Amino acid sequence: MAARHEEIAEELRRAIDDGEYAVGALLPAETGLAGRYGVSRGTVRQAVAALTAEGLIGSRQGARRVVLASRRSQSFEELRSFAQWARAMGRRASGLVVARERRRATAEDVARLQLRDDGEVLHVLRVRGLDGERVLVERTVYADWIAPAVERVEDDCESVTARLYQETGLVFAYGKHLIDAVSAGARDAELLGVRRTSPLLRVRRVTTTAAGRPVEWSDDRYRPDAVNFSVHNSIGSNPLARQAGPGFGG
Amino acid sequence: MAARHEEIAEELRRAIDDGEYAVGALLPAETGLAGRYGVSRGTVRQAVAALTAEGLIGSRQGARRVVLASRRSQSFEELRSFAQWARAMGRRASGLVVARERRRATAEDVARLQLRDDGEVLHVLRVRGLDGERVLVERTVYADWIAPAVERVEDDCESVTARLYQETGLVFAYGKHLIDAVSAGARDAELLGVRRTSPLLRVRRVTTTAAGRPVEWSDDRYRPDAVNFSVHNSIGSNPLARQAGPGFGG
DNA sequence: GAGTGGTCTAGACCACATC
DNA sequence: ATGTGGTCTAGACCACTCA
Repeated sequence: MAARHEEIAEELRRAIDDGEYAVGALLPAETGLAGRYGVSRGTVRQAVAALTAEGLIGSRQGARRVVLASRRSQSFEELRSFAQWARAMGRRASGLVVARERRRATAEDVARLQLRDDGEVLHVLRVRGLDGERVLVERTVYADWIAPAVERVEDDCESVTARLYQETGLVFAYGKHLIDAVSAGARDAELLGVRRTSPLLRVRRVTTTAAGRPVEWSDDRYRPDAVNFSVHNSIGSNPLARQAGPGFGG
Repeated sequence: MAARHEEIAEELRRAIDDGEYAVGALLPAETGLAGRYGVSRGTVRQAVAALTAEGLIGSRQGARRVVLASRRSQSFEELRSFAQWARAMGRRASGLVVARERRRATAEDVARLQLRDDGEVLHVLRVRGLDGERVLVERTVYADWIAPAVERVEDDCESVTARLYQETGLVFAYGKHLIDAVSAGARDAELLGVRRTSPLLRVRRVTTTAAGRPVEWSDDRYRPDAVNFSVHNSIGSNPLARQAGPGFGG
């Protein structure tokens, strides 16, 4: 059972999506919402804080809250899992392992995955598609302790996330994403069916468990005509940070 | 005077940056922090909620909060203003207007800037540099009501944001950012000093006032070797959304 | 000046993690 | 069993917006 404040947040998102509160319109006052849902003002504030963080609504002291956007941001699971994202959009995800091998962990691997020693890591190169069209090349490095479970996953598995959860109960909880652009290399071009040197949107990411333990890091290259990313910002919440120079070290 | 919960959040960020709480370490319990700072538990929760939203710490019911990262995300002003961002990094920003002209608003402009009629908008093409190196081409369209103030800004103004604030009191409050990659066109290549067709990181954004009124929209193209973007995500907060296909309409 | 959001308190109960 | 974070309440005061 979801918490009451989550139910209220979900209810408000739905109302905004349905145009019940149009973009630019004012939301009811906190006390009004508290009365309508039969909860205290604090609970209503928890709900609207979530929508504010998502960039859906804005607030200023003394004035009613304003609806800023109607597009609802995706759940973390949908961002983390390519397959779940595709399903949520009503499209079919595919995936194919092109290469998979164990290698000695480099100093970089040890740092990013917070490994104790310089043992082995598992490298996996995957191509992923949307409705049969290839859109993403994924180069992932898994920590040693999860590698055996990853090796048991079939090569054409649609959702590695779902598989790992079934197998090990592992839940991905946090992620850091670093975004830039690169030229398609020979391998990228071949795997994605684009010309060499055509621009690709690159996302380098680290995913960790709820306890903060790194599970994997990955270099993902998207066809920019097929996929892009969006972020909402406000004075109160600013998830997007600009960085100068090569910056995957932090 | 900042609110007490903001002071506490700032204090905790500093402590994390200074390594007082290392990455992977546990934060003190809420009741402990409440006692130390002489506030109620609710106030402490407001403070740690901010750090959680920034991706600095993670939490799980029943367990102490974990420090996930030490890099603090930038303020909204630093994202919004190229000049303020550069200054915060100890680098020098420059800017130069290459072209500026009024044009009839297209249907696209009317939609994005929520204009009433199809009057005029102001197009500005700027090149921006870091320490003298050109890193960004900005193509901005300003709403008619702000255009006069923008036209009064000098061509080599370092911070347009600061200028507009001085002139009009205008504060940028919200932004939506859409990120993908493009090939450098002839104009881009010339202005940035890169080869034609080299990959550029593109950010299309809309900025609005605190009341939700759109001020400008812009197509910014960064040299990916000079600048990139980072985002922190978690199960509880997911600012980054992946989108399929061309998607600047929402 | 009335309404609204921002802040803070003091206390309560629950679910979950850890030992 | 104990400690911890997650949730919720009821009330208070202040700062700000807007008519």
